Order: sequence, then C-alpha cells, then structure tokens
Amino acid sequence: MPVENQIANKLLAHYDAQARSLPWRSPPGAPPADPYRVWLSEIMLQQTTVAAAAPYFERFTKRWPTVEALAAAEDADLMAAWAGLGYYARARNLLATARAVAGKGFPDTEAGLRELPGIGGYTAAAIAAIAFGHRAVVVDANVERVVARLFAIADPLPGAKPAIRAAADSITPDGRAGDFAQAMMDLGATICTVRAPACLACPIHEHCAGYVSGDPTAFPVKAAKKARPVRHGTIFWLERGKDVLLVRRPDKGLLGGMRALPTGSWGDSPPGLAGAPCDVGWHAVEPVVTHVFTHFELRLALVAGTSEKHCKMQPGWEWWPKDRIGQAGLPTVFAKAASIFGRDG
DNA sequence: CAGTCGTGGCG
DNA sequence: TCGCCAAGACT
Repeated sequence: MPVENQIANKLLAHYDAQARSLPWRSPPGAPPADPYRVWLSEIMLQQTTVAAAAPYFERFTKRWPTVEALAAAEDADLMAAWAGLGYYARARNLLATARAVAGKGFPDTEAGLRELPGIGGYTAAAIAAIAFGHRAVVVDANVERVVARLFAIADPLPGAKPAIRAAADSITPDGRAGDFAQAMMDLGATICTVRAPACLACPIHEHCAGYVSGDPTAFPVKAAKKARPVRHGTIFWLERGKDVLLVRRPDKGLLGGMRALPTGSWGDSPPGLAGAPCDVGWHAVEPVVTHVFTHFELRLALVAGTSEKHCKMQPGWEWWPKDRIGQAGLPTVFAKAASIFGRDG
C-alpha cells in the first residue's frame, strides 16, 4: 500500500477512536451534519478557537434553527448576538449568505460555495467535504502545521502555501472526506500543537520528517511579524437620566456595523475631548482602557458627562438604559469601558 | 501581495 | 507577564 494511503488510514482509524465530540459535528462514519450547521460552525471557527465559538453556536442554533430562520433575522439582532466573537464582517456576511441561500439550500460544490460572501477557499473546501462528502483539500492553520511537519517543508509561510497544499492533496483520500478533514484538524488541535507536540501519541509520527528531524516545532517556518503600533483615543459616556448614548459604527472598517460608545478618531497621541458627541462638562474616569487588536494597540481615555438640552441627536444615535447595557451587544472593548463607567457610577 | 479585521487562552 | 496564535476572508 502506498505510504500516502497508510497515512490517511492511520489518521482515520485514530479519528474513529479519538474524535472530539463537538456541537456541530456528526460522529465518525455517521451521515454528514446539516449543511446549515456545518456552514455556521465554519464561519464562527474562522480564526477563532473551538472554546470561544461553541457557546455562540449553541445560542445561534437555538435561536435560529434553520438558515431560513437566520435569513429572517433583523440585522441589529444578528450583530448583537455576534458581539464579543470578533471579526464582525463575518456577521454581516453571514446574514448576506443566509438570505442568498434561504429556500434553496447551500450549493454543494466548492466553486458554488466559494461565491457566497464570507466563504473563501478553506471554508468552501471544508463545507464541501464535511457537509456533502466531496473530496476536497481542506487546509487550515492546523493542516498547514501538520503537513509542514510531516514533510519537513522548510520554505517560510506564506510562500510555502502552494507546496503545503500540494502535500496535503497527496495524502487526502477519496473516501470519508469530512472525517479526514476533521481528523487532520483534530490532530493539529490536540496532538500536533504549536508549542509542545505530543509526537509519541501521534498515529503518523513514524512517517513524520519533522519528528525524525528532532525538532518538529521548527515547522512551519514563518516570516517575522511587524511591530504593533499604539493608537490613542477617547470614549465618551454621556448620560441622560437612566440612559446612556450609544452610536452605530459605520458598516465598513473596525467593529463595522456594531453598536458602540461614542469615540472621536484615533491617532498617534491622546486626542482629549476632540470628537465629543456633545459640548458638555466632561470629567475623566480612571483607569485608561487598553485593548489589543490584531494590528495595533488602542489606549482609550474615558470621560463622562451629562446630557443637556442643546445636545442634538444624530442618525444612528440612541439612548440605551444603563442597567441593560449588557444586552446592547457591544464589542468587547466597549463592554470593558462600560463596566468601568458603571462601577464608577 | 500585504494590510485590515477581534478576541481570549496559553506557555 | 506578554508575545503568539487560532477551523481565514477580503481588498
């Protein structure tokens, strides 16, 4: 038997015995899971850990059991339900795709899936394999790591992606497409981990060039990362009786489309009261909030004030009950700030 | 292609 | 403590 088939068979046998039980997953060898649930889980899992996505998946599928139900959701409700999970463009694309396929089902080919908003190369392959049983080369960060080690691919990412994909293709079997994809990802998540791989527990370590090399963590090689700049801003907490002013952020850009506390623009130095929603007497609230995004660190001064009659409301602004701020669906950075304002009084 | 886009957990 | 990273997509 060719070594590629041996590798696939060992991975599948290991998966049969060790597969993680996950809310969106059908057991090894069982019929595929509902495409809606597979799709929803794959979107939630983009750059997101299983532990973080799982409670959101449970809430979403309970509230919206079908893609038709999701398609009928209000935009604001969907965005609020996504709050805290991050990468909010996923939520907007989720709704767009739900409305595109409602009533006619998901396409069952990679090419068809790839045309839907929020579904790229990885997700299209994953859905085709897991929900429809089609052979597809499913390459996520787990598979990249497993394959780079298995074949000791020394070229750095992202340039090595084509070679890694070709290597993944070479060990992808024709049958059990969904199980194989998930077996590879389980292996990467539980055994072939980033820092301390458990090679002796790995069903294919005897085929692994990275293991033979003595230092499997040397793979995959990655390009050096850029330094993360610091930006500064101000968050305004404007009260009016029992309410606080919330705004809706523009659809595009950071935290796009999300309900938020008002801020001015962010820059290289603290902007003070520039960009305040209203000209009232502001007072500082400690401490400064620091929040780390993917490509910059944000330091936000907090100021509070009380609305006066000449404060003019603008489109997208709303007064929200302070004691229900937890239900506003604020992204984490604003939830963090709101909790400080709340305990400050 | 390289930058943009969240968040939380882990060693 | 803090840098690294996760079932990537889009421009």
